[in-house]
Amino acid sequence: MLSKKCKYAIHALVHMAKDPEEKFLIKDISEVCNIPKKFLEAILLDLKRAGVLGSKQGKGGGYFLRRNPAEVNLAEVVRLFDGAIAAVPCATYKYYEACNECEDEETCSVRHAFLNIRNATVELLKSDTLEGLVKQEERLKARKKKK
Amino acid sequence: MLSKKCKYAIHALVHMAKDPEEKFLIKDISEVCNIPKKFLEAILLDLKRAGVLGSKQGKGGGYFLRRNPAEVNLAEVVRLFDGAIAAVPCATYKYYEACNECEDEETCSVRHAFLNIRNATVELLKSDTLEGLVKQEERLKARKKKK
DNA sequence: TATAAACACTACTGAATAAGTAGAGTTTAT
DNA sequence: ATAAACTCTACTTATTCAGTAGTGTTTATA
Repeated sequence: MLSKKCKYAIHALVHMAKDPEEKFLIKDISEVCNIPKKFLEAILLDLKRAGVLGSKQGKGGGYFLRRNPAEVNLAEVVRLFDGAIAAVPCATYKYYEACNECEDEETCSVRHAFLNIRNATVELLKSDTLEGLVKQEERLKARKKKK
Repeated sequence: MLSKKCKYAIHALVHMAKDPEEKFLIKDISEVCNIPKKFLEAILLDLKRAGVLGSKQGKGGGYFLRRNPAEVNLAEVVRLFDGAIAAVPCATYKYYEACNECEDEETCSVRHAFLNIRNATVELLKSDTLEGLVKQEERLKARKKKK
């Protein structure tokens, strides 16, 4: 399961990507997305430190997207908040950790199976950009209206 | 990430599936798979309660597979120990829980994205049966030897 | 029928993490 | 000067994970 922090981050980002030039107040995002304000504060700060968001302090300030919504994908956001995407540490790259349950990692079919799942998941997450998610929401809304 | 409990369970099952008619002692599985004995005890008991394993008490007893290794897959084992496979509660069936970050779940592109990932993961996990994993390990070993 | 070998069960523990909250500090426009 | 914003540190509280301890029950067999 994703942490709530990560899920909140994704929703906040998708919200901001609807208006990529706009500056957003923590308070407003918090209300629109139903995310506890104080918690969101920490989340946006993390995203800023990661270079995804920029901010301006003081009156008239706020948060804004620093990068193109077409170039921010969910794999990146998930890794930022929750670390490894793989289900087992022996099937990760950056967070690799050996396990002791198999005698030879190289021929371990369990690891092999979870590597496949990891790769498929990473591909899907990478294909979900903020831009893509905004457009997808528009498509889903249009389709629903039609019915 | 999978819990260690779940990963241990999978390794124990794959080990047992190499000899589907055999009876295994907790102690032996524990040693071969490097799983803490007391912890493994609880795991095998869970698998027994779930109908995957059977057991015989007393001297000469042990655990054995109750079901055909071709019909036990990883989706089932993961669900048994770790619950939902999806990354977000609004993209699960059995463990469904609404979230408050989107105004309409039906048109939420974040949920949509994680539903796709869940479905892909479930398909892959279902295709990994104990029998398949044992055979895969044989293939990987043969391939390594050849090199 | 005693006994050793196995599984079965209950209860506890210690460490880590998640999900926030509190409160003070800093920057900036007006 | 002041109010509006973001920034930062430190706490809290509950839950879960990973495992351990200790006892109980069943069964083959000498």
